Amino acid sequence: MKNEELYALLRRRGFLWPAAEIYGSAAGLYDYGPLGHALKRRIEGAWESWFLGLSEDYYRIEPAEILPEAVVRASGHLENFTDPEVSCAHCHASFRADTVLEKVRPGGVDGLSPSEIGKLIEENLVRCPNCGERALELPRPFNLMFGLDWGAAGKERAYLAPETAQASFLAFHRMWDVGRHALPLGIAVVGHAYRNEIAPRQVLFRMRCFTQAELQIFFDPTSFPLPFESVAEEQLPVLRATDRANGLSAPRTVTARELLRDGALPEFYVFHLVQEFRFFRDVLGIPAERIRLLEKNDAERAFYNRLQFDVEVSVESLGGFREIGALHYRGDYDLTRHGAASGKELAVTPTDRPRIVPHVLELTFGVDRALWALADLGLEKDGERTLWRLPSHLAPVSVAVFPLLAKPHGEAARAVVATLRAEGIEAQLDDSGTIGKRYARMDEVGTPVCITIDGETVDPAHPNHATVTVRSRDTKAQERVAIRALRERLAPLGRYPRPRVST
RNA sequence: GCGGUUGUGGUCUAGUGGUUAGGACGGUAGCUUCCCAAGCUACCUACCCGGGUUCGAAUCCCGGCAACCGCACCA
Repeated sequence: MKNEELYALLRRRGFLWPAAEIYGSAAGLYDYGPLGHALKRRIEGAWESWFLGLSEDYYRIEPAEILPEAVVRASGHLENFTDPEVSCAHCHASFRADTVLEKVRPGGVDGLSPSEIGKLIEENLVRCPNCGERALELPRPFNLMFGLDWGAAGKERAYLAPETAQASFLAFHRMWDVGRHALPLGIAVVGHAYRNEIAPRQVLFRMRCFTQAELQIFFDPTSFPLPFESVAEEQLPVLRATDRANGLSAPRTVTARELLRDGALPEFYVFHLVQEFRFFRDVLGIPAERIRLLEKNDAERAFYNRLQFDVEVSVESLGGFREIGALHYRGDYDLTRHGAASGKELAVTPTDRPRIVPHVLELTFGVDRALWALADLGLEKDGERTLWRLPSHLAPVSVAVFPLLAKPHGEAARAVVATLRAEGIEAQLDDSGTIGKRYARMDEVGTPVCITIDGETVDPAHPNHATVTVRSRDTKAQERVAIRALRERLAPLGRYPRPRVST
């Protein structure tokens, strides 16, 4: 399905829409409607269930989403997010000022104000690298963080968090204090990240406010006990940096065990690569052949990462593999940086172990992007009808209940809905339009099961009394089931898969 | 941020200076003993925003906003 067609469908069914629409919308901001919110919560729940299921010592916290300036200075975001940019008035190309000035000023432009840089460009008669004209405009600061006036005087600054990870690093010392002084310790955050994108694009893929789910695992690199054998034979679709250097673009399928062979990837890293892969395949239900584990090379990797694989999913509406998640080995960069900048001792002494600044393994996941990918991969058009093959544990509506005829069967249908909801099963009534239309509507939003109440259900004399028709989304198969058996039958639909981990 | 294209009910669209702004799908209510978008009736909902030109603008011009494509960017 095309990008726009997919977006139109999601808008029409109330999954999401542009924010501030009555004022002409705001690019890069979206509101989730009832179904979208429900689906997003299911995805977040599935993520939490899976990754917190990896260990009893992984915990979710809910940090503030505003960071004082000192935090982003220490993390490197202040510096790295404010590249001065220059544009050419003649050809309209734009460049980073330090690139343009490289020849005349090899030291770079760190610490110079935009007007000082502009002066340098003028004094040195710098020409546009693209068209060669001397038409470079005044540089302007280019900052991807949203700055905030902080406090009444407004002299101090704070920033909307550009990633959720920082909050976990800030929380580490507290988590250590309240925990049982053992590594590994995991801190999970599902929250918003804010970036002032210059050109938000492709709906949920480049947003100014988006949801990240991240697990930061703090561990001792000399001792990270894991049941590696339990994942050793998993087949992973990987594209190594060395393969790409040799011109390969398709992933190779290799076992986790084979990935260890050249010694570049430690066991703990590959173990979690498997868990990421299984989450995408088994929990999100994305076909293995649409998943690619792409290793970033030295140039592409963020400066703080020692190892980085992106989990990419091939998304038809966006023309190929796109990053949905990633596995970052950040070493001790973050705790060392924050320890030095804050003056707070962030090294710890686990019981019976030497003192250490823990290393960090970061598992990051873009919830909005995943939602889009699920819609893209799951929605199938069959003539006029649309079917969303969504794993049942992610479906915003688990069960729809239809009275075949609104009046004579409505009361019984409402009773079934009430019973299911009391059991915690996400059930919804639909008594409008014809039965076929109702099936079609539910297929479109991925409801895995529909229940129909008919004359036989409500006829005490009929052998089928107190039974209903249960119809499955994917097979269209119908089956007569006793109302009292529905609970046992339907409760598993909403259950999140969990990893099998034995330590 | 730059260039190109575009902007009509919820969706897809007809309309190129004067239209009751039309259709299809959809939604709502009703009829039809109705298990896969059936049929019939009625109803609902639109010219992205702001200026300008003109007797008159959905239509032409300018600006803004938004979307799509390409470039740049994506720590």
